[in-house]
Amino acid sequence: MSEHSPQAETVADKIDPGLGNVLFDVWLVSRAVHALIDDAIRSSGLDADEFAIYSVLASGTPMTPSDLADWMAAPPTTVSSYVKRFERRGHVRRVQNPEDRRSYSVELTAAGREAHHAAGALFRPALDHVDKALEESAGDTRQRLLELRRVVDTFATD
Amino acid sequence: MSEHSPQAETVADKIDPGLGNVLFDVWLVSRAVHALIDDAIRSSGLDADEFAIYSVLASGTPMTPSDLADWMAAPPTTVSSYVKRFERRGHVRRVQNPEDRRSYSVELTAAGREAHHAAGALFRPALDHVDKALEESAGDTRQRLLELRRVVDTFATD
DNA sequence: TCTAGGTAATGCGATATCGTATTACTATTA
DNA sequence: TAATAGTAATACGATATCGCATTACCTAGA
Repeated sequence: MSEHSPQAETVADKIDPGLGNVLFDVWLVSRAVHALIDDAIRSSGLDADEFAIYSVLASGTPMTPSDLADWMAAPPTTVSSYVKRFERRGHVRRVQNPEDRRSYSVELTAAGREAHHAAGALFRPALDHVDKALEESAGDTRQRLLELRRVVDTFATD
Repeated sequence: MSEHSPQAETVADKIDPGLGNVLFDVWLVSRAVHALIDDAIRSSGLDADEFAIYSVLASGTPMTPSDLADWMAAPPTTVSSYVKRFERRGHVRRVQNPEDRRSYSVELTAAGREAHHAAGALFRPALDHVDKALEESAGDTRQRLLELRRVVDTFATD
C-alpha cells in the first residue's frame, strides 16, 4: 500500500475502506470539509466553526448560549468563549431576556452580518464545486445526513 | 422557540432546514457524532480524534506523520503533537525509514493496541445503536460520505 | 560535487477548547 | 415565604490546536 500508487489517488483511497463505519466515515469526511471551509474563507477572518455560528445567527433564529450549545453539540463553556470573542469583535450583541435574567439571546450586529456576508462570498465557490460534482446525489446526501443527525441526537438524549 | 416546544423535538429540528447545504450539514452532523463518540469512550482515556487515529494505526497500514496529516486533513504540526503525546503514553513507537532519514512511520505498541481495544469496546454500543436505527440506509449513507470525501479531496488538490 | 530548491518533521508561541467549580437566578415544595 | 433543588451562564486553569519559522535531509541541475 505504501510502496507505490497505481494512479492519481488520494490518501483516503489508500487507507480504509474496511475500517469504516458510519460514525468513523462522518468523522473523516468532516475533517476534510472543515479544512476545505477553513481554507476557503480564511481571508475573511472567520474559521469554519465561526462561519457556521454566524450563519445560524444570520438566519434570524434567536439563539441563547444554551441553544447554541445544544445545536452544535458543544459544551456551554465553549459557547461562552465564542460569544465573548464575537462580542469583542463587535460582531455580536447580547439581548437580555426579560423573563429570565440569567439568560440572553445572541444577535449579529451590522458588522457581524457584513463579516458573515464576506465569508459567505468566499464559501460559495467551494460549495458550488461540491454541489456540481455531486450532481443529483446532493439532495440524497443531505437527506442521509439529516437522518443521521436525528439518530445521533436520539442516542445522546436517551 | 424559547417560549414553548410543541413536541419532544431536538434542537436541530427547530433550526434549519433551509439554511442547510451539504457542507454545512456535514459540519453539523459531525459535531454531534464527535460529541457522541467523546462521551461514549471518555472513560478509556481517548477522545474521538485519538480513537480514530489509533484505529488506522491498528488497521496495520503503516503511516508516516505526513500520511496521517493528509488522511485526516490536519496540519503537520498538529500531527506532530499527536505523535509526541501518544509516544509519551507509550502507545506508539516511531520506526525509522531507512530510505529517508527525515521520515519515520508510526506504529501502535502493545499498550496502544490495548488502549484502542478498550475504547473500541465502549464505542461499539454507540455504533450498534446508530447502525440499527439507520437500518438499510446505513450502507447508502456510507456511500454518500465516501463520495463526498472524494469530491472534497478533488477540490483541495486542484 | 556543489548548489539551489523541495520536502519531512518539529520548536515555539498564540490562541482555542473544555472540564471543574462557582455565581446568579428561577421553580418547587411545604 | 423560606428552603431546596434545578438551570443559565461564566471564571479559571489545563491542555490542545495550529501558524510561522527553522532544522535536517533529499533531489536535480550544472
